[in-house]
Amino acid sequence: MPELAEVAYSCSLWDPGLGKRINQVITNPTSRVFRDNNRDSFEQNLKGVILSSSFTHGKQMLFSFSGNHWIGIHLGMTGNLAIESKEYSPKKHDALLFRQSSQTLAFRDPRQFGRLRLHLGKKSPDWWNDLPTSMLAESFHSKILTHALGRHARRPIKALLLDQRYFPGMGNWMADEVLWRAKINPSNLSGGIKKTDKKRLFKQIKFVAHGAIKSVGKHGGDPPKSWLFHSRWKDGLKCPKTKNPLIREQIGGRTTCWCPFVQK
DNA sequence: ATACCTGTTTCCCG
DNA sequence: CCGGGAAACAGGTA
Repeated sequence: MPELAEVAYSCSLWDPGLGKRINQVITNPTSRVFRDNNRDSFEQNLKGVILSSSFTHGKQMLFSFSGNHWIGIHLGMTGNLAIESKEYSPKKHDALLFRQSSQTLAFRDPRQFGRLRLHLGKKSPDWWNDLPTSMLAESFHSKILTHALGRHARRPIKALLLDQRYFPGMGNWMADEVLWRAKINPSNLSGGIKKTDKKRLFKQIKFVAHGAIKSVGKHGGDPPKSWLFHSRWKDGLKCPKTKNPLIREQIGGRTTCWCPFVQK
């Protein structure tokens, strides 16, 4: 589930917990999401603090707490956040629960590709401060795309779009949506993208990022009906523009859906 | 039973 | 040393 906009939506689900105290911290001893930190340190440091604010940047989430405490959450492939009742009892894939007086904040992740990080300090952690320019920022400039294309000239453009160092938050369905709109074959090598294609590509990166935030990010639903998004999940579906069958194949190590009549 | 999967890191190769 | 690609991580679902 979680790309740019789903991460923003998932993060907002904990909003009811903002400004409220964490009375108890429950961690799952078997969950791999704690691999970067001592699991006990979460319980020791966060018990009794107040959740003060939350942020997202690409696929990264950051939560700040009273007393200079911070946690980072990456949802991996199957992670999500939720609000449960105050009596909620932990289920198998619940990695982290925060008990508050009126509710329980939950982070679960069945496949455990997600990642939790604890940080202590006045300032937010370096890994957060050093994240690349957001695709939603005013300062997200076409130079970033130009630089990436030149530096990875032998990579299929589909694989390049998934590189979080340049396009933080871009995920598999967003990359397919961008390339379909920009009319570019996902297998084309990055170094061979011509000027006019590059212009369309940059425009559509911004369009899809902003469009996803406006629809999915706000309400947790789907993007607009006209998007490729609705036709890319299984074999046998048709291109929303040409009504021709779509191709689904592995490109850059990921399942890629594209229309040979639209994308050259 | 078998294949597949909205992500990232590590390892291996040229 | 670098870039690119495959494998590995793990469990639910079709």
